[in-house]
Amino acid sequence: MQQMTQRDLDPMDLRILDVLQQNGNASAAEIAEQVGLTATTAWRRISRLEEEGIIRQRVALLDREAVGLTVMVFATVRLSSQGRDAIEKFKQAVRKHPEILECYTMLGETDFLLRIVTRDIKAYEAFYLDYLSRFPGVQVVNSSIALAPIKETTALPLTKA
Amino acid sequence: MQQMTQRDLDPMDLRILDVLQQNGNASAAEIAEQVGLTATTAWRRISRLEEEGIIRQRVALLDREAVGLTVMVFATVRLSSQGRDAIEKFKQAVRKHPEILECYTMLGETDFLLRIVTRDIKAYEAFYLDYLSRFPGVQVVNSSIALAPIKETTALPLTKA
DNA sequence: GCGATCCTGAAAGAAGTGTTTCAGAACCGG
DNA sequence: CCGGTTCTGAAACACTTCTTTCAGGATCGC
Repeated sequence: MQQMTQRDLDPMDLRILDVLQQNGNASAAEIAEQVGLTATTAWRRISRLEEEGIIRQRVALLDREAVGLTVMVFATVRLSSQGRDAIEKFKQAVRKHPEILECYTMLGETDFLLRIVTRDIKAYEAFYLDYLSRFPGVQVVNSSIALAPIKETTALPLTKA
Repeated sequence: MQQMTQRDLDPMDLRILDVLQQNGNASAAEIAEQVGLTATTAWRRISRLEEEGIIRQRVALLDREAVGLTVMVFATVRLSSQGRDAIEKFKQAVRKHPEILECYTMLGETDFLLRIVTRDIKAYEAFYLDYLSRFPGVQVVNSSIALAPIKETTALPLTKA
């Protein structure tokens, strides 16, 4: 997370990143072997990618159901047409609540899209009534429950197919 | 990814998982120190959480913009009312395309929600025209572009606030 | 209250880790 | 061509890693 200069990643960098997207714990030596580099060179490239912030973070992904979070909701939010002030307060509220995993400003008929995760439907109801619907500036909320995931990955498409 | 028996995670497990959600590279010793356990015990718990599949995967998260993927779209899809056969083919098509990161069956007015990532808007247009709109059974697609992320995390809420 | 089981944690070890160093190869501008 | 810079990769390093072992403590059923 250092420089914002848009560097061009060569195909080798992309292959390294692709390995790391699948296995965040892969060691330099392991990656070197998979992409066909020497261990030192691979290591140097990896640290560079880290320094530049192209590799943002390494995380463990958990099984949502296994930790008891059975409900996942996508909610669209429309704010009432007020000053920018309300928007900033809305964002702060969003960031404060851990059950909101993601929130994006949207282009189109709705202002925001949120991905929310809770223990069960009762918990979502409570979250909706007590918090979300009362967030600063909120006018309309439209909640849709996500059922079975058909696909669910964090790996970005890096191969220029 | 071994047993599906819903085990009860005690507070200590949750704290371990929380550390790993933030830093997927944390070693057993490091975690032990952070949660207040002995290294051996922490290690044993971590391997158990891995065996049980509660820790699904360790990955590196990349900076989407930095790798040149500037466009992110949420698309809702409605299938034409056909047999289950079309649905299965639709799912296969979804899984085959790396620009689709996520896809969920939805409860409500739309059948599926997809998160799609592409190099630029032209690339999305191409993907939409050449593939998505032609996926088996697709009747209506509604694409909304996501702008600035207000919040973006993979960390599930584990503390029972 | 006792035996058997389970859980704990210190110690030990081999294997692997990231990182630096250094000599040589490759490359480039002029 | 030739001087200087950059890139490469083997070797070495100290350190950390995961993992097993083992003895002692705790726990449980009966």
